[in-house]
Amino acid sequence: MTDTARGTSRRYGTRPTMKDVAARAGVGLKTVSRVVNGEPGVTPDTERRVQEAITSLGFRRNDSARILRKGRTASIGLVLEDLADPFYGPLNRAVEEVARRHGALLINGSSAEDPAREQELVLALCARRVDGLVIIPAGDDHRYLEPEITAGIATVFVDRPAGRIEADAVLSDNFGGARDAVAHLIAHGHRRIGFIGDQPRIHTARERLRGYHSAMAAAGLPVDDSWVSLGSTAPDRVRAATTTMLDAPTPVTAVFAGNNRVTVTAVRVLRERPRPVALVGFDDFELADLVRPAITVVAQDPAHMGRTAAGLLFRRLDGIEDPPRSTEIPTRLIARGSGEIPPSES
Amino acid sequence: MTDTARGTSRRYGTRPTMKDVAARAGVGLKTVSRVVNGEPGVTPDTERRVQEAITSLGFRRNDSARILRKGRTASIGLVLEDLADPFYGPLNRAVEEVARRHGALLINGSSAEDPAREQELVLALCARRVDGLVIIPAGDDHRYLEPEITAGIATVFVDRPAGRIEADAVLSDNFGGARDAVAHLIAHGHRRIGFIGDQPRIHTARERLRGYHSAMAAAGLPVDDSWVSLGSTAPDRVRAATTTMLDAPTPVTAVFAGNNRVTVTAVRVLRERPRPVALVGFDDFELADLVRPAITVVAQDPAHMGRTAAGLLFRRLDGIEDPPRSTEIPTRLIARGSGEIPPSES
DNA sequence: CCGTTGATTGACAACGTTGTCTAGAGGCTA
DNA sequence: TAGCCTCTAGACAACGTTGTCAATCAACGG
Repeated sequence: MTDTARGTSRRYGTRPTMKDVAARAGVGLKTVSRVVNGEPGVTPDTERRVQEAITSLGFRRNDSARILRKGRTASIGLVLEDLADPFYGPLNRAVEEVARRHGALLINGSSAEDPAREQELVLALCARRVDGLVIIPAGDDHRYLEPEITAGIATVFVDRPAGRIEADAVLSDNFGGARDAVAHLIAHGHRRIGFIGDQPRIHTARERLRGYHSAMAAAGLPVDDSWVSLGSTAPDRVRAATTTMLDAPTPVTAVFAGNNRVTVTAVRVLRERPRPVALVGFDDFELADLVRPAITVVAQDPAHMGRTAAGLLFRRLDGIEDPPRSTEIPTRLIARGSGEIPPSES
Repeated sequence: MTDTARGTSRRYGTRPTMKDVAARAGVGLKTVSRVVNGEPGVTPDTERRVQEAITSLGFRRNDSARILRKGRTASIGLVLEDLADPFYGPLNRAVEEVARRHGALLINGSSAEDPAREQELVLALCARRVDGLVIIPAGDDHRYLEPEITAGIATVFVDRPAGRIEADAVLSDNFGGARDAVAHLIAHGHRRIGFIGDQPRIHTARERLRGYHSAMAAAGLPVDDSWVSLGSTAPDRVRAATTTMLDAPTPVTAVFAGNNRVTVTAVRVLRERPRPVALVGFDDFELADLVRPAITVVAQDPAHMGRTAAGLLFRRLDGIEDPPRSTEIPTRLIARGSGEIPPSES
């Protein structure tokens, strides 16, 4: 009457096992296993009895035991930087979709751009014996993964390459995209162009910087040190950097923002300036077309990246043994107006 | 020479177990277990030998076996509608953060607003024996969860209540928020106000509709059938609905958009109209302040919801046995301009 | 009527870990 | 020195499932 009053007669917190089902149905353990897994070799009559016992006891197979026995967990891990960043939403979703089609569950977590936390999370996933890992790395040394990969955990890096180990990677064309963005500004008459990017330890930030320099050099334009600022994407930092390069002795007339968070802050800052300043951002974002002027961006395709990475992962899990390779996903310049603002006379 | 050439001498795809470590260190199985788990009762010398064996073999504890033995998985499941929806990003992140503080991993998946898929996902998580579940329900009948809850899986519903079972829930004040939104429009002179909402089978859509009617009734305003449209949030549907109510014989002069996706499409449609139309949207979104006119919204606090839900879940897991309760998170009207547009004469 | 075949079924070990219990070593007191 | 206590260490069972293998039985051909 105390804790068995919940409708069933089982003790609260205790679940029936196959043994209970077997006893209730008057059959052997293995027969229950066969029914639960839809294996052949069971008479319709026996199957019915077992099914009845299953439903009346509320039995649900314990996948922990199954996993232990079978060795495969039918789950993959996804480690990304921030679950709340809208850029990773479609990537996350795409990975989940592919996992689902392969009957696998997705375990994920945020590294918060902290290499130690990334490692902690990855190793926790390895201890769970996920079948594979999709990692957007925060750190730049992944040798700690070597024993895991040797032990058979398939691993694919996305957005940024692995550090100091050989592994599959799916990357955006950061260099080319940045070059296109800056070339677009140059084509509209700009000669003094600023670049505000993420921390230089992040691979994508370095590649985009390289693209910036490449485009400037290709046009024969000099680059003033004060036009380039790499660092945190916190609004304060970006605001300060933007203001500095707009108020410099040789002020920029256009800004290339190195990722979506930078772009958003840059839009706010530019909005407050007396004269219009051209802007191109890396990463597309919702409503970029509704802001006035509409924001010209270099769009990545995060869903495509996620699909590609997960696809590669499952090919590995199916036993394909090619050497690790790096896949590059193209970017696309979407001209919406903010990049076409001509330089205002200084 | 064929498959043992990866640096270590173990077979590829096979991992060392505690037994291997014990053999290598010349100690018993249980001693290894003690070292791995930091339990007392091991001399420093023995511990050193075991540690050495662990690192040289690349041993990593198999949590599947541990889970099977201990009964607790140290993981919780999160089922939401769409991992890519920016509204759920901060909620997801907040749940993860709380889980992390409790040493638990997060397994998650999208229901795609499909009740069958929700159930499939939830039951898969139960089979994994997650300790608890945070569910943003797609369906309206959760009796299938009863045996699981009885068996001890803590469950908290977020954003929408559970259907046909008693369970904890964390909800926004959808009714109050909607009422405030519509009252705001009324206060700025509007008498013919349209409501474009989500599918009526979704609880939040119904609550917001109720808020709409309540505000209209409180102001003594009649509501024409053609002013209310519930259905899919697909852009085409929303576009058609908006256009219809703006071109009706008694056209609306203001629109209340029932959620973030509706708002975005509504902004695009209104932008194309010759005369300005007032707009208030449910859900805040990034850049709402940068669009012109800036969008007035009723903001929910998804991170707060996630934190609250996860906190409640872990309290349950700590053994608190109060009866299920429903927590309401307040909403906040953020006036930015689009709601203050006066009605244009018709 | 008997041996053979095929289908159905269950006993048992194993997956890798942790909880329980006992053995043994060593130190202390009487 | 006997007796007792503490501390370290390991043997063993158990968690719930699945793979292997052997047993049983009905049907069938000769």
